Amino acid sequence: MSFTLEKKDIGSDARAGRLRLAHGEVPTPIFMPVGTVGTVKTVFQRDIEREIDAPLILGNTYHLYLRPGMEIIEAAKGLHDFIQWDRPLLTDSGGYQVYSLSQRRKITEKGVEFQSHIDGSRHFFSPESAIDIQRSIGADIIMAFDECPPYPCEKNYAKKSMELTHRWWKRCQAAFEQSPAKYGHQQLLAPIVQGGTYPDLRRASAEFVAQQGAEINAIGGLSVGEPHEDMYDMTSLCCSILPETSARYLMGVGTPANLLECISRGIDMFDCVLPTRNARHGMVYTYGGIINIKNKKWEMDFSPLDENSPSSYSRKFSKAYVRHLFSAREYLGPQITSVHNLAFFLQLVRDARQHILAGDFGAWKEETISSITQRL
RNA sequence: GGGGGUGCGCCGGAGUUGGAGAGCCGGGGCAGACUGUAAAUCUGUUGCUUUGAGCUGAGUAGGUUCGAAUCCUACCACCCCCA
Repeated sequence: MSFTLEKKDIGSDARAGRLRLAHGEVPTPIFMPVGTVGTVKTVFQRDIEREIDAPLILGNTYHLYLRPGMEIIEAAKGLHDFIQWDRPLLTDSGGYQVYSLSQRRKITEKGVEFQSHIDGSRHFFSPESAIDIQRSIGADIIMAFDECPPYPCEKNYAKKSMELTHRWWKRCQAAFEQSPAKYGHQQLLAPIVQGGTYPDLRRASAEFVAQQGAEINAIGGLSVGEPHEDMYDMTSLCCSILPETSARYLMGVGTPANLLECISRGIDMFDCVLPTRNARHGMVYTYGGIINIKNKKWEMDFSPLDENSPSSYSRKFSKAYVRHLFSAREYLGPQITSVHNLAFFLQLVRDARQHILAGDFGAWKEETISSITQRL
């Protein structure tokens, strides 16, 4: 259970590395598909392996706790067995739901009282319970319970929130050390840098996290609506402080261009709902640019969705057919585009890794960003 | 062949019993948004034009009236009944 730095880029802060986890190895930089409730929406586990080749996917503590609940997850002997996924898993702690369900929760020093978005019932999450639940889920990597503040955010609040996240980290760490793993494999716990878009707070938080000696350090609270430049500046700042010898995980990011920019700033791990959510809404990412497959102009285009895709579905099915599936609201449409987008994101980080190892990452990044951000 | 009924938006529905319609609801179409998933969702738009405004519009063509989607005549289309 460790992170190994394999190569540092010369012209940027990009790195190539390798995570060794209980269920396998993960080359970095890596993008992790999000599977909130025990499924990467619309995608078979088989396709995550064969068509997308993602080594690591996410689950969510808050959502899995509410449904199916820990009694069922434990009876299934953890999430790996329950969903039939034998590669590495990471669970988010529910910290993001502190942000996204802000209308339905109350934060105190002790923890967060949530009202379930499903039935309105009240539930209490603390750093200790978040760890306990994540022990029951059994992911290879588990996350600290944090508060993800909104943007914009008053500095005074951002500071108090950051300090609370730091105190909660200590409680998460203690709870983690005192609780054994439940399924015979080791888990890693990752702390999270907060601090909003305030450089001095980010610096303080990154310094705090840097001292914790974790194998993986996360950066949270970004990509919540702030300008891209702020996100990049905060990422650079955090990476300059977090230890080189640990993996750096930028939570919730991002677009393909965001990935490349943040890789060049020293990030090793990403997760984001964008490729899957946008896939369900008809947006298709390719090396040639972005396609809105619902647009009329694809109606009679019988060329493959993306002839260069790692996904066999994208090489086989035409744009006209996928557009038809979306027009008819057939489930197969979002299934094809979800596999496609994830395959593209994974190809993008594999290519980034190859160019870091080859030593020409900088030039490749610039060229790639200009082509992938075009609208087709 | 005779009798009755109904006709306006891309489609369906509501409404208009002579007094201001570019005009309600739903669907469809077209486009946009989406960043640790309350999202297979949400938003905008959907007669024409030279768009801070104007024009045309209630099956078609006439008529009555200060004023017609509404009343009258003819024709057309569709539906029902009789033969």
